[in-house]
Parts: sequence; C-alpha cells; structure tokens
Amino acid sequence: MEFTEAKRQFIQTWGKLGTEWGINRTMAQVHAILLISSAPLSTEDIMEELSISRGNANMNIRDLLNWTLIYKELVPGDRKEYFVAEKDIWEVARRIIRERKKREVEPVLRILHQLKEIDGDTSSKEIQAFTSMMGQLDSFVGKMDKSVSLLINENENKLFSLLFKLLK
Amino acid sequence: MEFTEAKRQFIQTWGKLGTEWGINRTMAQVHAILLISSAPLSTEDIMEELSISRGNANMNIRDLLNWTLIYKELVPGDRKEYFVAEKDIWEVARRIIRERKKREVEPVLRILHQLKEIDGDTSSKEIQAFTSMMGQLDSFVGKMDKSVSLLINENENKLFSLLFKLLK
DNA sequence: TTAAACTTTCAATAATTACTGAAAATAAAA
DNA sequence: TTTTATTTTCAGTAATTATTGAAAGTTTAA
Repeated sequence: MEFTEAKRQFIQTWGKLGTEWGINRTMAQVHAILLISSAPLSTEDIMEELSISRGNANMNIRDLLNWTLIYKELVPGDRKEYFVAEKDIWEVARRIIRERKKREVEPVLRILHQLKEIDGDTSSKEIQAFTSMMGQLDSFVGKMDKSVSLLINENENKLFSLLFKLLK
Repeated sequence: MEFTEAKRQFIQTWGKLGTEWGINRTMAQVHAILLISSAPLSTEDIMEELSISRGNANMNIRDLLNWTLIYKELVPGDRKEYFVAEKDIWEVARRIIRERKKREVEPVLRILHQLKEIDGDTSSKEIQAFTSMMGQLDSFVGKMDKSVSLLINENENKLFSLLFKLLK
C-alpha cells in the first residue's frame, strides 16, 4: 500500500472509531493526523489536510488540548501556533480513560448511589426489583471504576506481565 | 426520594450514558425500563412508559434482542410478546463488551495490521513516524483486546479477588 | 379460509449534532 | 500608537441520526 493511501485510511478509520464511541468524527481525525505527523502542524495545515473550515479546526483543536491529547508548540520566529500530539499510546489511553471516567462515569455513580435509597413500601415487588438493580449497578460500576483506575495507573510492562501471569 | 421519581431519573441517566458512549438513547432507555421491571413487559407497555411510537419501540427492542440483552417471553394464553432483561449485571457487561469488540474493535485491529506495511522510502521521516505509530497502536489495541477477553471470560469473584490481590 | 391481533417495515419528517464563514477579539510587529 | 497576523466566537446552515405513523406482512384462532 502507498503512504498517501495508508494515511487516508488511518484518518478515516480513527474517525469512524471515534463516532462509534461518542466522539466527534472531526476531533478524532485531527487527532489521527497529529498522531502520525513527524512535525508540528498549524491550524492551516489541519484545515487543508481534512478540508474543513477554520472554525471547525479551531474548535476541535481546542477540545483536544482540553483532553491534553495534544500540545501547543511555538516555533521561534513564527507567530502561528503549532500542535503536536502526545505520542505515547499508553499515556493517550490513560488520559482518555481518566477524562471519560471523570465526565461520564462518576456522575452516574453518584446518581446510582442516591437511587439505592428510595421511600415506599419495601414489600412491593416493583420497589424491591428497583432497589436490587440499583445495588447491583452501583457495586458493579464502582468495582469497574476502581479496577480501571488501578490499571491505568500502572505502567505497560508491569500491568501486562502481571495480568498475563494471572489470567493465562 | 419517591419511587416514580427514582425510576424516571434512572431511565434518564441510563439513556444519557448510552448517548455518551455511542448508543441510541431510546435503546438505552428501553433497556433501563426492562432492567428494573419485576415483570415482563409488552411493546405497548414500553411505548407508554417512554411515550414513543410503535415503530421506534419495535426497532429498539429488536436491537436489544440482537445484543442478547433482553429475551422474548411468551405468556400462556396471550398473543402478545413480552420481554425481560438479562438481570445479571456481569453477564450484561460481558455481552456488551463482546459485541462492541466484535463490531468495532476487531475491524480496526485488522486495518492497523495492514497499515503497518506500506511501500515507500523507509528513510523518509514521515513514513517512519507513520509506521512507528501503526506499530504502537496495533500492539496496544491487540493487548487491550486480549486482556479484555480474558477479563470478561472470568467470573466476578475470581476476577476481583485476583485483581485486587495483584494491584493493591 | 377469513378475520382479528399483533409485528415489521420504511418513506417522510423531526430532532440533534456538526460545520461554515465572516465578524469580533486578541496578540505581535512596525 | 496603528497595522497586520492570528485566533476565537457564533448565528445560520448543512449533515446526520432518530422517530413517527400508516401500510404491509405475519401469525393465530375462530
């Protein structure tokens, strides 16, 4: 396969994966471009590569900065801002997981916790079923949350040597 | 908190979590209703609970059946179909992970694998950066994929007693 | 068989989400 | 200063995704 085609296919694949997991396609594509770029890129470089508007490029670059998946890089003697991606994939995964946990999972956990305690006739089948499910979910999500935290705070080698020894 | 309010809030929360992770809000809400229901529900029950159309209810129930997150249940002497959710949360998680892995992760893995081998000048910085990133991603996604497979094929107690012993 | 009960499909439409482009804001250089 | 380069914002619009509702299809019972 030729480089240009491979690049196109990677950008497309990364974008598709993004949308499937609730991440804006363009944001994922900008990330893809920066992941494989050997040099810092400017907003204009990105606009051109993806054929998108300045506004769109700017917004998605901003989001990627907030997720700390990319960094600003200033080139001496140049007024433009350039961007580079965090290239260590473990670090990338760690940051994505940390962010999504904080934004999406923790609020759910807080709510589940509240929903376990409801008023009403405890002999009612409906209320029993509800309370039992809230208990299960709270416990499950809590455990997952904790495990994922532990996992992402370990480094690659430690994690996998242990995990494989354990579960193989 | 009162039961009706708690129920409303759970359905809403589950739907929101769904959309954030790329799952149709209504599908997640139908799932929520069935998760907390003590009795099998018909399409009409679901339509009424969520104020949605028959077509919408039917489509989302069908999808949930395909994910095997819910089952058909036939009530003797009744022509309608009723539905119940898989209530074991570990089993639910296992099925969701298995399905998403199959549908979304494995295709990406196949593509990354191909993209590692591209033609062209191997001394080019661009091509080196690309190839190196494809290698990292392929290895990372592959490892994650394998770990998750191992994890979801273990049962709750085994997994957690081991995991906590290991990583604490 | 025919009719009634129920389920599925899908074209039209609505709702949501993302994008554009130009104007406003900001920052650096002259 | 003033000018020029660059970034940000956001109202209007486009694209995507989800929903409706009625017609067609299917199944069961009379």
